[in-house]
Amino acid sequence: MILPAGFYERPTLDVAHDLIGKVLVHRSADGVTSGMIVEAEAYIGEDDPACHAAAGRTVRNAPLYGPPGIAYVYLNYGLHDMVNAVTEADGDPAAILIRALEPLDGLPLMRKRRALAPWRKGKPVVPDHELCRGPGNLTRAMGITLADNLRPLTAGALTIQDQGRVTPFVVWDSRIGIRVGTDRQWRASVAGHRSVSGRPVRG
DNA sequence: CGTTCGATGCACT
DNA sequence: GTGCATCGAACGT
Repeated sequence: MILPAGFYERPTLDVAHDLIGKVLVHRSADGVTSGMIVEAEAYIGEDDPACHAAAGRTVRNAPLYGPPGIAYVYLNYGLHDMVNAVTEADGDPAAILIRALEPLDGLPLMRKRRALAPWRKGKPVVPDHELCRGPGNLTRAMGITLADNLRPLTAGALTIQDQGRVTPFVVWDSRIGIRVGTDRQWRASVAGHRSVSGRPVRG
């Protein structure tokens, strides 16, 4: 079942929690790829210094202010497309960055796309559990680009689905890779999952 | 184990 | 001109 717009029109932290275990599906001319979301980060409102809406509305961050259930895709560091799910009510800037997936369908296509990534210098082989590990890697593997910006996640080529999986146990910690707003524990992930980015929490 | 750095493009000031 | 919600290799300790 494809998650309806109402799923996203809720408090962003609730949505982030509930996205863990759901499945991101992309249908392209090259084939279908999908993966279970195992890591996601919330960016909430103009008061969140790490949210793109922190400095107010601009051309780039306009999708954040759009209706819940659409995709916000932007280019970072000149080579990485980042995909977010827009949340909260229309006009309320908030979104969830999808940071990692456990690959499910279309692994050969993912391998092919990853091998073409400009930041993979010589190394042709990517282990399966690393295909969608990290926000830049997963968009590359899934074939998600700026062309998907503003697309609805509730129908069409790019959707998020409930495929009946039991929601994994979710842990919260600090968001990764940002210079401000690291005090907020708004990164949800499946503890110990091999496809989660960053350094594993050592025990 | 840790830190540094190049690749690469565009919105923003 | 500056600074990224990154990736992965190349170093240093």
